[in-house]
Amino acid sequence: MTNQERRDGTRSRILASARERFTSGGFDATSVADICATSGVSKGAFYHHFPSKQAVFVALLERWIAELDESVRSAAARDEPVPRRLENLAGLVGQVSELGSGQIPMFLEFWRQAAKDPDIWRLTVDPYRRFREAFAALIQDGIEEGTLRPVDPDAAALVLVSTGIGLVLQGALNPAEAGRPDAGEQAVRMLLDGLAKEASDES
Amino acid sequence: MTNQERRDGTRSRILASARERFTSGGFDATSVADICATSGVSKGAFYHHFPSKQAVFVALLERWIAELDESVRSAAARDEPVPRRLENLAGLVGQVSELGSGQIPMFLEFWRQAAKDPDIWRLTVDPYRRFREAFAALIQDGIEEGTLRPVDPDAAALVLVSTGIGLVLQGALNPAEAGRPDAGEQAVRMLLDGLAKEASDES
DNA sequence: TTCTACAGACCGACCGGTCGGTTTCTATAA
DNA sequence: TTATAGAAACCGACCGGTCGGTCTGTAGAA
Repeated sequence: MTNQERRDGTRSRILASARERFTSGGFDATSVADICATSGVSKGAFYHHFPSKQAVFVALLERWIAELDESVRSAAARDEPVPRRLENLAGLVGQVSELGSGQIPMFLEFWRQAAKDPDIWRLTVDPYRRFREAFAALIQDGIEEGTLRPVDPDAAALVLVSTGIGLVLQGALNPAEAGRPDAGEQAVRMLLDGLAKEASDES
Repeated sequence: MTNQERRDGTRSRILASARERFTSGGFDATSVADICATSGVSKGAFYHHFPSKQAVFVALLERWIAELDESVRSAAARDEPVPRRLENLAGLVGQVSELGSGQIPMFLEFWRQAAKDPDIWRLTVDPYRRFREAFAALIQDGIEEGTLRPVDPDAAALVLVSTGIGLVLQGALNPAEAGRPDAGEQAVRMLLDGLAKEASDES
């Protein structure tokens, strides 16, 4: 086994164990010794690969953001009318909830750390802003192509993203009741169709 | 000073300090010694009033839930058409974000603890279910009184609550960009009016 | 006097991180 | 092909410090 292979193997075992332990117990409650025991790696090896426990957390966060970015980009870029593209993005909610049901408490952990650590905060907020801007641009497109009403794109993007986040979190905390796989589509459809029976058009 | 007065004063000072510390640092990172120092209470007094650090957390959670319950009940009960009542409830989002901007990280903390502690989980999920059921009932009313389309009330309630949660959390994490005070109203209006320009009525 | 509310020294467990030493790989020259 | 020197990966005992919680006392209310 070459050094490179050893290195990669150890590193990814640390990352995998850390994710598992952070997810089930949280950042603070997980000790470096925990991670080492779970991954079959010595403490020395751990600190050989990462300068601190926090660095592992950051590595996990960056990977997660990269994956999410990729999913969103590929779901939003199709050459279809905007409402269809919004529905595609909505499907992502179910996908994220399902596929990574184990990593969503992690997401909560990210958020909580962001609330108190400026570095993590930047790491979290920057991609999130990109995310919201992408939605706003998409809505702007929809307005220009005539398939959406002339709403404020920023406000609409905020609402859409909020709904997505809320759905994912609810699915994570309470899978039995709130974890409908079609929740995202339902939500977008409600937003597109409106909930009121007829006109309430005056502002 | 009577014993009762002393007792109440000490207890509420502990609670206040604990909330402040949990909010800014999180549950795990806050030590009992922190809380004692901040509140000017000795460790003996702390453990005289609460059997554990977790017990303080639970007391805080229960109080928070009671307050929220009360707010929702009073906002939803007015004798008005359902869409108006939904808008009232939406106003609550801004209110919660503003008034308790300091206690929302606490809410995140509640949620994270709930994800790993079954007792906290029950405490969190039960009132939350009531909450969602209240929304569903409200929507059912709206359908019957003819002001709302015949949507699935449970799904609609899920979407509404999700949006509210998402907005509050975004406002908490990123007040500068996402913390519009009128976000809740915007969202409800979008849901009521629909976003698409015209019919996309086929399912 | 008796009891409640509090005070604060103390305890064992545990934690993140360090460090001196060992093993395993790899490049190079004989 | 083999010998060797150095680098990289890894090991785990150890350290200073912190934490949640206990326990023995004391001052003032009842």
